[in-house]
Amino acid sequence: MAERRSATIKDVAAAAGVGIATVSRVFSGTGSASAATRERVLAAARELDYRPSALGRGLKLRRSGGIGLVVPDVTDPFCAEVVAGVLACARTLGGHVIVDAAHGDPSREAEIVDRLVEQRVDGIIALPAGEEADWRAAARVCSSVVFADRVLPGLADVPSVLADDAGGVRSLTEYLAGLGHRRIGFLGGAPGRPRGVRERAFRDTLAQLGVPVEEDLVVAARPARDAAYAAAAGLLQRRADVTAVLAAGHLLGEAAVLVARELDLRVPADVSIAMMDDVAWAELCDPPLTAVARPGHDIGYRACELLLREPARRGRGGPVLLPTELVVRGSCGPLRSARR
Amino acid sequence: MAERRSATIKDVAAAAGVGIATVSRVFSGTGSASAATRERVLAAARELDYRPSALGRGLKLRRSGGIGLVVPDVTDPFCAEVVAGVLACARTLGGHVIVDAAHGDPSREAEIVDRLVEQRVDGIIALPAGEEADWRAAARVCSSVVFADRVLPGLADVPSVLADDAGGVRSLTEYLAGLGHRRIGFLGGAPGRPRGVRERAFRDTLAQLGVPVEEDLVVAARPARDAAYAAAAGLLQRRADVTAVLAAGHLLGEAAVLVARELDLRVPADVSIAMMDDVAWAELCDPPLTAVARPGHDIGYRACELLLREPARRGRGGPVLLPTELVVRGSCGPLRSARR
DNA sequence: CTGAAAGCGCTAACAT
DNA sequence: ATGTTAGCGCTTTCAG
Repeated sequence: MAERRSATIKDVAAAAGVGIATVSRVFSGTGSASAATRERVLAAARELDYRPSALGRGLKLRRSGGIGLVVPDVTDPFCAEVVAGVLACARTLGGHVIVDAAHGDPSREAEIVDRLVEQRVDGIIALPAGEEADWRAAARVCSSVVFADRVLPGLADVPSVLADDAGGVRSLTEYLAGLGHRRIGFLGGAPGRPRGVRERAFRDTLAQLGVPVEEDLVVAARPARDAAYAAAAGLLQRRADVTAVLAAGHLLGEAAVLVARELDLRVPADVSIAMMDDVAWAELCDPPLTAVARPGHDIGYRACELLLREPARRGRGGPVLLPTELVVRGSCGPLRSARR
Repeated sequence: MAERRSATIKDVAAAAGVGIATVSRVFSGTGSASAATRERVLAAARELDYRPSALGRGLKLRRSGGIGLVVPDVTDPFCAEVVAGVLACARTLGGHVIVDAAHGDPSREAEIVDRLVEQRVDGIIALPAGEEADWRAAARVCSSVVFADRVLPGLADVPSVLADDAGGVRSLTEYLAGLGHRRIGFLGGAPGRPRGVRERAFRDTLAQLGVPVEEDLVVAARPARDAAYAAAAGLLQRRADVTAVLAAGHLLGEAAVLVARELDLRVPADVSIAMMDDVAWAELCDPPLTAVARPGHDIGYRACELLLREPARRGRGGPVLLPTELVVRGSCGPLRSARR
């Protein structure tokens, strides 16, 4: 059983008694070929177990037919949704997807992009976390870049697909306020990060409702479990009078649930909890958590579509904004009385 | 601002006043080059913003330097862990990863593998779900295949990295039995699927413990939310006398929790629940769920290592078996009395 | 230490 | 409709 290297287009041509161009035509669908020839070619290919080399084709076409996808972390449920969306779209469009995770490290992100460029991907979809300068460079050297879920402040010209986070936070805030809550704690992302839109939406909505914003109730944490927990614990311990907590992400929500339990606070009797990101466990919690669902799958799908299918429409008219949905469950109740 | 196509090795050679072979040597690290020349080349490359084309290199080397990763579903928390592990390892080894999801569809899986072969990946890591024949063909045509987390019965010669599922189920079963439970419901995977090892471990352990196995308590479900729910509901309604449920996967565990709540069963007072897969929500549940942690990240990492780093040791001595860990929380209690 | 030259497998004119 | 040819960007002998 000889370890034969895989057959090339030349082998197939020879076996079928035709020129290599004909084989190429048959396989790329381009051009014409008589039914008879086509059959002979296909038969020869099958016989030889021939697979066209994407490397050869790519070199000639100067593009690989694949795209790069850069996320912070594939194990994050929301990121995973986005990845799934991209895969679904890429599949229908016939391209492959090179995925990598930057874990919030800008230098690592830059390195990933470098590698993707070397691979000659047709485009890059990113949930960016790194330096604007790096991405500016990437956008210049790479054929096309699309941001998903988040953007970089200084790169407004890069097309993007986002969830309407501001709208989501607004509906959550209004919901909580409508229940009578006035001292609402806000667990947000790290300062300076794009998460800023969430915090701004919180403040704005409260202002519109005529509820004064207490700076003490607005806290920020790095997007990591420990930081989220520390932030939630700090808030709930420092201000025993908060009657509701709005967590701006599922990690923060998780932290809030854990801290509330640790502090023996009943939910929602003692404190109401609501969060952004309607992840799977929201329904498994006791009580199930009220949350705002963000269309991760759609974001990924649309971003991929934007990249591969509508290079023309890209960037026209600012970011694509996808709606969120408030899912009311049992974790929020009407204001009763201060905890102490 | 002209839209210039990216610089090639030729451009760099010209700019640096050297031959293309020298540029190649400098960039691939191979061969020798005087410090001075090296500097000139690097400077020219930087000036031209040159990125070596993986396509050119790949064509010459007849391999892309990347690997393919085929999973059932990237949004599954366990799969996501495996993906993360593969990415981590591939990164240290300098290769990229093409990821795709087959969603349990054999034909789709076969198509993905076809595409990966066309991309000339250096190897494929798969959590296989499809036909043995397809994978047999893949293993033949592709340089190398490694199975992760699960195997195909007829393909024992394909190297694999697995969690010690049998051991995990055994410890869970012993734990439950040790608590006094005798009528333990088993929620397992679809019949005929590799999940069979879990069910067998359950039966064996019970037998060893001298506890009779009631067929009626062992049910199987497709790995989907609705099927899992139906199975759990069926079991708990049909047999009001089960005092404990062992869910062989996190979807099944989720279903058990939901059904128990629906049926107003208190956990663990009325029914104890334990499951395989220590996913994030296990700790958020109320009560937190006792579970067996399976090392998804390690499985991915080791599989990748096996593929890229130890082509020699592959397959030697059967599957690599990674240990699991029983994480006891509050969802299981001592046997008290029948529910009715 | 360095350059010239021969392809790797494929596509796209351009002939025929 | 089909064959011939010229590269795509790179690595790698083989000379010098």
